[in-house]
Amino acid sequence: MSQTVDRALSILPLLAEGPADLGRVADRLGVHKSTALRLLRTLHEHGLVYRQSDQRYRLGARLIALAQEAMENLDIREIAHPHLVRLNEQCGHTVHLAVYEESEVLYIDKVESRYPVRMYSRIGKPVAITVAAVAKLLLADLPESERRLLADKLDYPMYTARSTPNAPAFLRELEKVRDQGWATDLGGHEESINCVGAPIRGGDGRVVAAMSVSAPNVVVTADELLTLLPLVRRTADAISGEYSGRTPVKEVAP
Amino acid sequence: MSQTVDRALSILPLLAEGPADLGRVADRLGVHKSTALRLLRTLHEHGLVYRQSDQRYRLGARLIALAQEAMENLDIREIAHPHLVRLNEQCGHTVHLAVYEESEVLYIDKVESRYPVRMYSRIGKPVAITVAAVAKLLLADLPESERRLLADKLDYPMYTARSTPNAPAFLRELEKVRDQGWATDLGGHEESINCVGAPIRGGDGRVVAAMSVSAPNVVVTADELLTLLPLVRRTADAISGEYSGRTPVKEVAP
DNA sequence: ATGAGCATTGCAAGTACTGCAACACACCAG
DNA sequence: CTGGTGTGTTGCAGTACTTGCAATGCTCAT
Repeated sequence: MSQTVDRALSILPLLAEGPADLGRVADRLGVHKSTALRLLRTLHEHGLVYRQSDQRYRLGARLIALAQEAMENLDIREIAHPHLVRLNEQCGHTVHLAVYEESEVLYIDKVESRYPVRMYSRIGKPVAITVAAVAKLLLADLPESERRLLADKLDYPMYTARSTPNAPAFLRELEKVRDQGWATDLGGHEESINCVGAPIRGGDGRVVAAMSVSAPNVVVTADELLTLLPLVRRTADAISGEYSGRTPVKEVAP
Repeated sequence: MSQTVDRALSILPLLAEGPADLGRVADRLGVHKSTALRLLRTLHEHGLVYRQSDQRYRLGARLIALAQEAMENLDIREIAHPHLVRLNEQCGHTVHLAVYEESEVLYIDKVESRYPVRMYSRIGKPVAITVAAVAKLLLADLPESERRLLADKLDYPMYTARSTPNAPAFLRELEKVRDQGWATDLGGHEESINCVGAPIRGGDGRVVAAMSVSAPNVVVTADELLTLLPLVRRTADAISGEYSGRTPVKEVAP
């Protein structure tokens, strides 16, 4: 809607691919170098881009700080976290929390017992939307029209032989998930990884988030993982209850 | 430099404080509501802000994804990480990695043994710049003039009785840190927490990052923590070596 | 029902953005 | 040391774009 801002913001995903110099940015934007320079300067003043020693631009630290605050404003994360930890303690597997926003599904929390360290590497990453259990749960709750529209728009990469192949199959799967109230991903993203997930609902019954437990084949078979389903659903329901109980609006002191 | 973009970007930190409606955004920006609306729309199209069900705006998920990619482009993090993990395994305490950028110090990695879960809650957060050991290390290496300028500009909140009280004291401390090649924070941020840190240097000797080990008083006394100093310095030096060894520039395939 | 409060849209005025071209600077080669 | 190519940077005039106003919708609470 606003040309100048639009151009400026287009720089960010461009720089996310890696550092770039002025000429490259101008080319990719399709504008004159001087224009790109002034946009970059403005972004720089706000700390969203950083100029490294070789004069090339890359994404800046303020962006990371902003994203941090953005996550902290998602109160579902705060409420869910202790439950995720408890679930992890009980079953020992990786636990995910994800939300849907603007045609994307994003992990916003993760508890992992075996590799306690690499966790940040996934938080914030978009989910494999056509196969992940949490994605199915979130999309299954969308209004009919929006769901069809999105399903048509998506790509269906065949990560494995068991990946969802196309839109009709995906829509069928979503129907199933919606009816049964839980979802799985059995080797649809990585051959040896299975997941089982359940939805978290707000006071009005709408799905506001989804959680899942993941484990590799070598640790537990898919069948064994499925025995955790009641536990997962209980956890999800507990989070739902707490979320709808407390009023989610935060008052700001005057 | 560009008024429109400047205004648009000013919305982001504003929304970081919490969701806001159109009127509030317009007021804070000092522009007409219709102007604010169009700026918000543009931000929305890029996924940087999200419109929640009550029509208020908050920071969007794309921001989190962008920050994720930004972090992955910081190659010092990648190189340092295994070293941080090893150090954590040896001493059992929390290990931090931080960088300096544009008058801010930011944690970009953290390994914590006791609470393996809460780690992301700090990564990306600006550091208490006047007291943290990593901050001292990073600022101590700034050019004289920049250091003085920054020291004057900073606030000196008294988190505890042992916090750095003012600019002169801070500058003296930085001198000391620079000379000795390591730094501590003994209860300067939280009464019962001590830290000891060491700098990570690039090939040209400049400090590119800093790391520290933190532990509460109740687990080890400050003196005991200081016995870890050689280990911390060895780890930092190992990272420095690996960082300067490999050429830090990444060539893009043509 | 009725009004208050909010978001939204069309439009005219004018400001601020754009692209050009000239300049400055660094780096490399001869 | 010097000329040349590749950068990034700045001043300027034209105009495309943004802006604020005022009027219109819309939703919710009374």
